[in-house]
Amino acid sequence: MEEMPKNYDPQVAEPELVERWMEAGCYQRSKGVGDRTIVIPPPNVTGVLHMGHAMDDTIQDTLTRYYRMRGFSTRWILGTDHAGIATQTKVDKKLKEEGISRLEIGREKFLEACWDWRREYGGTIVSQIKRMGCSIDFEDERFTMDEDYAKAVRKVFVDWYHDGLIYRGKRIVNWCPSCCTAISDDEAEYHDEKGHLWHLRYPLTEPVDGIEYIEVATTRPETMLGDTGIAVSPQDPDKAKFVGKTVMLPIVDREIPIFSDWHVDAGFGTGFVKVTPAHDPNDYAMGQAHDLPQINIFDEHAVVVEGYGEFTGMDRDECREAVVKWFEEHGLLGEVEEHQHSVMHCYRCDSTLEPWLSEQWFVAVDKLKERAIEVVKNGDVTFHPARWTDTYLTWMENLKDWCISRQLWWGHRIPVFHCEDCGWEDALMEDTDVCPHCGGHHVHQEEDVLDTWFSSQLWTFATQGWPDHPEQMVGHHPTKVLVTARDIIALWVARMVMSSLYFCDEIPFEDVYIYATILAKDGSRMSKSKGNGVDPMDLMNKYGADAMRFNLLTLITNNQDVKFDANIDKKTHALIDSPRTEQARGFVTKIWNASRFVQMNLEGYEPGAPKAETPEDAWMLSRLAKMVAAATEALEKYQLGDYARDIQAFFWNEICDWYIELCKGRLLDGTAEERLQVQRNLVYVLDVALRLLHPVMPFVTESVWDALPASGLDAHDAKFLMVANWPDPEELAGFVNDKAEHDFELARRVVSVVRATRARYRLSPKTELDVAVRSNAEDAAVLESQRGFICSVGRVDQLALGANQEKPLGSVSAVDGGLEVFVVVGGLVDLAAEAKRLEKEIAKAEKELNGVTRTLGNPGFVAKAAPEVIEKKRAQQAELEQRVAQLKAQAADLA
RNA sequence: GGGCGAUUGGCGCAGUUGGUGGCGCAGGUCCCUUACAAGGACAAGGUCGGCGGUUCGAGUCCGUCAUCGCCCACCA
Repeated sequence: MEEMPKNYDPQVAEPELVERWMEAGCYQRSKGVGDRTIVIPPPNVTGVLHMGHAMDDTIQDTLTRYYRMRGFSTRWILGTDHAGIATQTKVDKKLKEEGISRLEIGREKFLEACWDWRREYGGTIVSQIKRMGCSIDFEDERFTMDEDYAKAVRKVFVDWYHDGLIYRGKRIVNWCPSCCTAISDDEAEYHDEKGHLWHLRYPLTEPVDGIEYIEVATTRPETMLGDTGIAVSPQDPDKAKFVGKTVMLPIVDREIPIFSDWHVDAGFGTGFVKVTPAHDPNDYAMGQAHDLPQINIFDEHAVVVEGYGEFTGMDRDECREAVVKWFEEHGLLGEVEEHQHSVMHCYRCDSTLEPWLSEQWFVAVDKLKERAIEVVKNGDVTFHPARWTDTYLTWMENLKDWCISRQLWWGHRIPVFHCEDCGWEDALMEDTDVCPHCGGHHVHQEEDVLDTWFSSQLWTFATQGWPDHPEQMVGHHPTKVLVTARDIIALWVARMVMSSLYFCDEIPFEDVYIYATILAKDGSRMSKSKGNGVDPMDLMNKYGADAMRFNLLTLITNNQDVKFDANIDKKTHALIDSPRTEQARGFVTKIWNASRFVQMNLEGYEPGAPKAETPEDAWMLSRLAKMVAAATEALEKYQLGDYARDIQAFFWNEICDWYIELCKGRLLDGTAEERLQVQRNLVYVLDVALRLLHPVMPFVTESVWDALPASGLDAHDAKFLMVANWPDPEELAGFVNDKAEHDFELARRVVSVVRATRARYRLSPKTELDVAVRSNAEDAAVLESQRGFICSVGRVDQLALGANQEKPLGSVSAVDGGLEVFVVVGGLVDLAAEAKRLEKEIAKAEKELNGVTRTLGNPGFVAKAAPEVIEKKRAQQAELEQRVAQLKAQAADLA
């Protein structure tokens, strides 16, 4: 067997392995019993990998690799999302740089440009995901604009249209004048901004009690052009006399009524609210209730429309200034207050959104949400961590109809056709030029496209053959788990549940795993504008994919946010370092080195069953069996952080620090049989550990496994570790041996005491020491059986054991778990220091003992506590009593 | 305004059904012991944000306050 290189280089090994795995077809659906399909939350085609993806994909790949090894039919379905607004914005920008306007070239040409763009950049994120080692079915990539997918989207629209779930209506929508499209409430972002509250005076048509004008307060004076009413609070007695009167709206000379409405808060502003039904959601509602006209003063670019004289043609900001100036010049401007308020912004281009009255398409959600609530309440769909259930349910219960039309070109065009001649309208699966009703040739399709979430809501089933090949879905839908970020629980998760229930009559996934948001080191959100984002590619290039993946999993706790400890160059935004990822790389190296050591000592090795020949073997195999059970359970419960942290501690602190060290004796000086058995044990332990580690660190484990011979677990049953079997907790259960673990602990304590004494007296690790241990006969027998271990690891020359051991001359002592350990340090004993140390230990033990005694002396405790707890306390008390006695005796001895 | 999360040694974090607290890093001492100094051994460091309550017993459950963060809603 070829010797493993001294150093492991992830930058070479990782890309190589990706190629080998893919060539061997390991990424495609694995055959197995039971199905665990996962669909990737489709990243935007415009995107590059960010830390959120890295976390998301690490979790999914860890689960996928685990499922595959467990023997489930496993497939991770890849795809990207066309991301309507995001893509259109980018293509627009690119064309603009080339001096081309979208409107000049028209819809067809623009869409071509989008497809070109997609072909050029869409592969970036896919290749980055590949670099991470994600075992995705790359040979079958889906895109939300693919022909099949588009058909599924169209069918959903057409069916819902015919089932009466889709309707058209005039609504106030959040309009982005820059993107020229409606933005859903969920896509809008609020920012607090400093603004003003302008008091404007509107003259009353007839004076009321000698008052000639009323004063309204507004943050948006420009919208006064569209005012059609004035509202006051019904709970405002001072204003009652104005109700029913009218004011003459300045500039436009429109007579508008004053009325009362519950929307108005008497305490805010002046108590008079200008009502602009076409430009404010609340005003719209009031307008409906009081039958006010809706006057739209802006066009789609938020420019004032015809009919407003000097104001026509101005944009929002110009108009605001001009209106304020006009009021000022006419003596109608009152107070101007500073006012902080939140303003909606487009989540893509950050423009201020304009509430705008327009014709839009909607999905009526009332019929959909009931079942979607039910399946979560009854546990068919389970959130992990469970607290997200409430987020989902709250959102669902407050759900309003969903505005699905977007005034974009890039996306799924709404398949509704109208006939200009006879007024016919229908949603169709096939395009048509001819009216099926009157035969006319003036048929037009809707210009708008669908909200991107409308198409991504079908993701679990439209990627799997629906609607034309339902047979492909059989056994693979519902999918096992959806792994995603919390901010799209409403946007995406909830809608997937609704549409899947409607069209497939089943849930889309059994589990929803919501991972923590990754924040920058200082706790702020990573964002492009701040330049504080960490690029996963930088992490992988510096530390390797395994290290990044492992670190990400260890970050997972019950927290909803995690701070990522990377230092970023302020100017270039390049990664300087990430200490925790570096630590994770240290673990990769540790795995490599431990394996290399074993591999270097395999001369004469023949595969064979592991066997507990020595106490340390029994201990190790028992611990291993428990680790297999724990790792399996953690992964099944989506406790990925525990899985990663526990397996690391096990590998490092137990396998490396103790077991391998303990095997060195037999390996280097043992008999041929001893050597062979210890080789078998080591290869086996390593093999199992590598299998447990593989899901999170696929590369280094595969590289090492490749270099190691078959263990007794099963003949290297597969070409690759990634398709080898997950260790079966049941099969290993036979190794569980609590007695062995206890006995080993006892010996380990003696060694620790010797080491501590050595450190205290600055004795070289090389000098062998004489040690005596006084204990009960049972423990003495246990220690006797581990004499070899204690002597070799503790560097002990003479080891005296027994119940009646005398304290040797020139020794210092320690008490640990009933054992009294005496270490001979010759003439070096520092009596004063030892006395002081013992005093401290006695005080500590007595304090503990007092606590326990007090508890046991409490009648309430003895009466009410669980028997096993009392039993435990009694044992503690006995042990502490013994400890105090022993320590006191030792102190007396010293004097 | 509503909801959620966080507050534990210098820093970053664990702590599952209540039984007096762990890990990693940094810092300290010692060791380049032939897998690994990207390592090993050892030691030190905390009245678990404040107050109140339930309980024999609270980091853990309840209430309340404070600070920080996130989400949702609203803000003429």
